[in-house]
Amino acid sequence: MRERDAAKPRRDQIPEIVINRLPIYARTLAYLEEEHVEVVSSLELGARLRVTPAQIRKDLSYFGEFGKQGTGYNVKYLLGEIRQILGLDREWRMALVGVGHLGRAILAYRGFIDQGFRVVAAFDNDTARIGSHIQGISVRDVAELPQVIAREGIQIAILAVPASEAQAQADTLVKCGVKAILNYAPVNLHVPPEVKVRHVDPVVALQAMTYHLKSLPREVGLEAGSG
Amino acid sequence: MRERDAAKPRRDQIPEIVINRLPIYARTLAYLEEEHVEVVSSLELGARLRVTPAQIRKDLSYFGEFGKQGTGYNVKYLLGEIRQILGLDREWRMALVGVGHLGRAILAYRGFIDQGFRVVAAFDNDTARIGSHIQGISVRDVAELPQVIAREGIQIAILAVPASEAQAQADTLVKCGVKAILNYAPVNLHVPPEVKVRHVDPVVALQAMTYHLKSLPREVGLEAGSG
DNA sequence: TTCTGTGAAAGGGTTCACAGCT
DNA sequence: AGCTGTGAACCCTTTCACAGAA
Repeated sequence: MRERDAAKPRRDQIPEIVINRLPIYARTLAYLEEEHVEVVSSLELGARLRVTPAQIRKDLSYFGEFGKQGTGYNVKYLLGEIRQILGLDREWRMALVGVGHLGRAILAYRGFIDQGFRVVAAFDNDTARIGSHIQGISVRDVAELPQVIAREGIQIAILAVPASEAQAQADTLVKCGVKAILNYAPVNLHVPPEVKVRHVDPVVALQAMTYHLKSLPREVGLEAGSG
Repeated sequence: MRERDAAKPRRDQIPEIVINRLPIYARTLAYLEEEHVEVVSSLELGARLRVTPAQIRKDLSYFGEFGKQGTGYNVKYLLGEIRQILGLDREWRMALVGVGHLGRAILAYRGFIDQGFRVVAAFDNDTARIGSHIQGISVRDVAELPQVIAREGIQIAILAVPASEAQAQADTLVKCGVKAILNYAPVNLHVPPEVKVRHVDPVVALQAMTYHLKSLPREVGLEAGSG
């Protein structure tokens, strides 16, 4: 566990908030690449993302020096570097727990596999669902979680079970060695510190927005179609 | 709409980050209510949410004094207050734009209506979909957005269109007077400052987690089933 | 005694501003 | 001239710690 060389204490401990922005940078760089843009400055990238150029430069400086003074960043190169930093230069195999409406929608979702996240096993505790096949994946009993996760070397799980079952299933996943959980259940999971959890909760997002709407005058008409 | 009494400049301008935590508090209080817990201290609530008691007290203090010293917070009362602050004491009517796989899953999702968010109109620009009925809602041409949004007094829209179309549809929504957009498309939307946008992006969440996984030793076995 | 509400202190994150490279 | 990389300043958020109410 070596730390802080004499010269540069870079990569010492990178703020989580910086990590969370990298995927956004990567996504935008990928679009720029599609648009055949070869070089982008922090100013241009910032304008596209609505963040300050300084923030982009500072964020990237945690990981290295990827730009050219007077020029900017080579899109293809920077994208490759960020993808490597995030560990996106490989395919990740995931387990899905919970195959209700939501779980089935997740299995059908193209966005995951397009970005290198493949659901390779699905689990449920409802005997009516166990044994069925969805999107080419067979639904197994959650009792088989330990064996399958170990055999497949799965490190990421998607939780799509009812709120009341989420913590228990998360406990099982942690015990099986899963190190990252994408949680669709509307509850705060308790996991050991080395296990990462992210929530997907559209309702919470809506509820934070209505705070701002409630004080607004109720929009009724479109007073002037100035467009 | 009275503001700032002589004594306390409270409610001056509340940090967005505080607003974003309120829905989590509300959700947890709702669970406590279901469990017939009548009073909760900031310490207990904090333990449940994995946040410090001080943060909870400070957050709530932006809006008023809801607790009793020596006792804590009355669950039912505090929940009611937070719901009122967030504007959750009413039903919100929403428009859905984009009725592909994702849009259909959203229409089928129970979580929205359970929390008072009702999709009352759905739109698409694909003639093959227009006119069809999904979950009892008829799919209309996006060209009808202005009329329907004005007639129904809709302030919130859900965007579930391909990334390439998201900005254009967002522009239309803004022009129609929509003040909040829940964006499922993997792009950064540009909207005027009075319009609120939240992103739902499970892939970005996964990509931030893989950063931490990539440095981990690849979990292979379950060396000791200590459970 | 217990626990809230809150100024003050501490801690982090963002932005500034500029040296230095192209 | 143009733009990066980065200390320093600034600002925002969290935590501390305690007066005061129940």
